[in-house]
Amino acid sequence: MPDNKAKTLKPASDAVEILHRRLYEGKPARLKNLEEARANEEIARRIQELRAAAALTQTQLAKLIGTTASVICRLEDADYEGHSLAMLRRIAGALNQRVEIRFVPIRRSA
Amino acid sequence: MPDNKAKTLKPASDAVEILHRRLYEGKPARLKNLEEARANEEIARRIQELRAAAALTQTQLAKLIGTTASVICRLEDADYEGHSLAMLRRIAGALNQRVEIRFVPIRRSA
DNA sequence: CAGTCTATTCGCAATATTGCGAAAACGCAA
DNA sequence: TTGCGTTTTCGCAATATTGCGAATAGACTG
Repeated sequence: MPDNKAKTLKPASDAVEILHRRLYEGKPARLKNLEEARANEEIARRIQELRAAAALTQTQLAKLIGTTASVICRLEDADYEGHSLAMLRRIAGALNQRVEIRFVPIRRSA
Repeated sequence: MPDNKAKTLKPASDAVEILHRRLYEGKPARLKNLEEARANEEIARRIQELRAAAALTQTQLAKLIGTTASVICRLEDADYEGHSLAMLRRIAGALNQRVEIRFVPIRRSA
């Protein structure tokens, strides 16, 4: 590690405090929510795309994964914020896909 | 961490993968569960990797996202199956990452 | 050895997501 | 217009995930 500062015991928690401050000062909650909202919107659209590509109705897809059409509709709603990994996997499975999850670094332009 | 197998890397898993593919070929349900289990394991490991790379303890990361260490520990447990998109995003956000979700086609049968 | 930091496990309450039916709205074609 | 299939919205129960403290175990140091 390039950090040559003496590793005293206390500074660690202070650093966390600072990080915490930076996290929420540099990146306002509303901006974070915006990005999340857009991500959810994309998921919803993708589900609809895949279902359409498979030529299935909401009811048909619902039956494939053992639920009802209203649930599928909710998933395809761009404003829905409750996407879970479990549900995405069920959808993907029925559509012959798999869900890939990646953590990618955010490049924060200085 | 009593479970040290998380530290083993991929090399040996290829053979295991082949064996499992032979055993479970034609049995989608079980294969699917296996893949899910492995995916969860990978997520858990990834979270731990990212946290370690950020030089944070579970308690520190927990505070960053407004929760407790036991929750982080649970997320890093390879056997945990309750990963949610919401939580992954909170973790990612605190670690300066974003969660990317992709649906990728499964090529069934080999 | 004691002391400290870290990680892990357990239990239960609080919150979030899903299940599911019903009704209404939409699109389209006869 | 009607009829039919599809989609959307709503409400609530059922299930799943999270919050959180407390207790335990492990690693490391003096």
